[in-house]
Amino acid sequence: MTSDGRVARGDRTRRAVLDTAVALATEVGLDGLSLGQLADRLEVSKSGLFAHWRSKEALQLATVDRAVAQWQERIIEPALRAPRGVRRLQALHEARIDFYAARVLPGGCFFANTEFEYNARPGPIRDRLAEAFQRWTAFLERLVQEAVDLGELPADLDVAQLAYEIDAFGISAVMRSRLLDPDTTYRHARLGLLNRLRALSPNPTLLTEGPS
Amino acid sequence: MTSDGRVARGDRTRRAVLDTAVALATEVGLDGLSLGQLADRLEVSKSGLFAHWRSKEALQLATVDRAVAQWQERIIEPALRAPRGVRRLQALHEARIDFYAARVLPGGCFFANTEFEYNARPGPIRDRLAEAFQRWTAFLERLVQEAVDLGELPADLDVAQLAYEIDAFGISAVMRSRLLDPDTTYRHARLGLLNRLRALSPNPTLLTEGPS
DNA sequence: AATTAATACGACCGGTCGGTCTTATTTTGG
DNA sequence: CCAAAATAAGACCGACCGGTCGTATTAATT
Repeated sequence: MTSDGRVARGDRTRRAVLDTAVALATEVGLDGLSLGQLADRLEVSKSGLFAHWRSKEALQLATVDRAVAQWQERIIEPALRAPRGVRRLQALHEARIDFYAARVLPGGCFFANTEFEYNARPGPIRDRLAEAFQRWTAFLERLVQEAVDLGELPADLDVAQLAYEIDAFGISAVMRSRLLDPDTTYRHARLGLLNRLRALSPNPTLLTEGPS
Repeated sequence: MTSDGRVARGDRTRRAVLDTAVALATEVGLDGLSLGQLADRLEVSKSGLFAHWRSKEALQLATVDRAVAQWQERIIEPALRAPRGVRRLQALHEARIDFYAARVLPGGCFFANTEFEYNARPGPIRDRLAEAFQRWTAFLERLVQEAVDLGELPADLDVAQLAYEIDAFGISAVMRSRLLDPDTTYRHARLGLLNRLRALSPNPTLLTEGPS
């Protein structure tokens, strides 16, 4: 790294390593991730990885952080370009399903896979995952609250409840898409939110049928 | 095994092994399941396991089957004691959440964990999981259809859509319960279905608030 | 009671894992 | 142009993995 503000060459390679690690961990698990295989795929030596991260766990934690950044870039930021309210909520849900449907990560969803992998393993990795999930939940609830504040959803709405249901539809989408017909699965995930918002919204014309 | 119909002693030990395997695999993953650790926990030798199953994969497949049987005994059969219709649907959902809340398996849900673990790994294990999940989905849809046939749900209801949402609430429950407050999570999972059924049912008095 | 059949055991095999260390190569600064 | 410092490489370590095999113990049969 350079001492001034420029992005050092090492930071680029560092991010390339972590992108590969995210993709690989999504397929074989964050625990099943082998440093030897990761090094092979990157065409570097295994000891080179230890020069950047002092242990496998350190690299795993950095991998979680990189996955958070990818989620931000690929799903949250596009959704924030939609106008506030139910349309932004719908845009977020659609962006997430599109992300799954596009098979950006061949292994499905890094967070879904990893959270189920570590839900019975206390430790730094699960703590980091829990932290990320809490932020995601808070973000979802904030978007629902905005729609309420705009009068697009009822004032007495149970905000956390709707946020729970939205996330549930997303989680189920990525799981079922591997076991049942993907198109049917994604349609259920989309319709789940659409029907719910239409039932709640005093102005259903805001909501579009197709992907945003 | 005996040649006649009696249950041999070996079948009992076989089931005991598989029960332990289900519990262990739910914690560390069906792939991460170590035959050495399993043998240690059972206080038998590792080679003894290979006398009953010719390979690790054979034992993993038997473990999936045993988990299916546990799900049948613990969740489906109790729910079938409730009267047909929306009350049976609700009973099934409650039994599932109770099963999670009781921490019967310390690792959470065998199927949720394992399906996310194998969703990017084609092979016999994923095939077996997919088969089990298809039967589960068909069963859920059958129960919804029964409620429609009884007139307790609208005749034009999208049966598969409601089944999708019910399962989504269950999946999310077991995942979030490890990362956020469990009681809040279970309440969201219960209310998700309850609100949905109340909005759909022409006879909401059938539905009870508390656990069945 | 003696022989046979079945069973359970633990040492052992090749391979892969995370991690270390010594060596060779490249880059940098004067 | 050379010395010094940083970097990458690959051999190597102990631990654990799935799986095998010869042996000792138990159970069943006559």
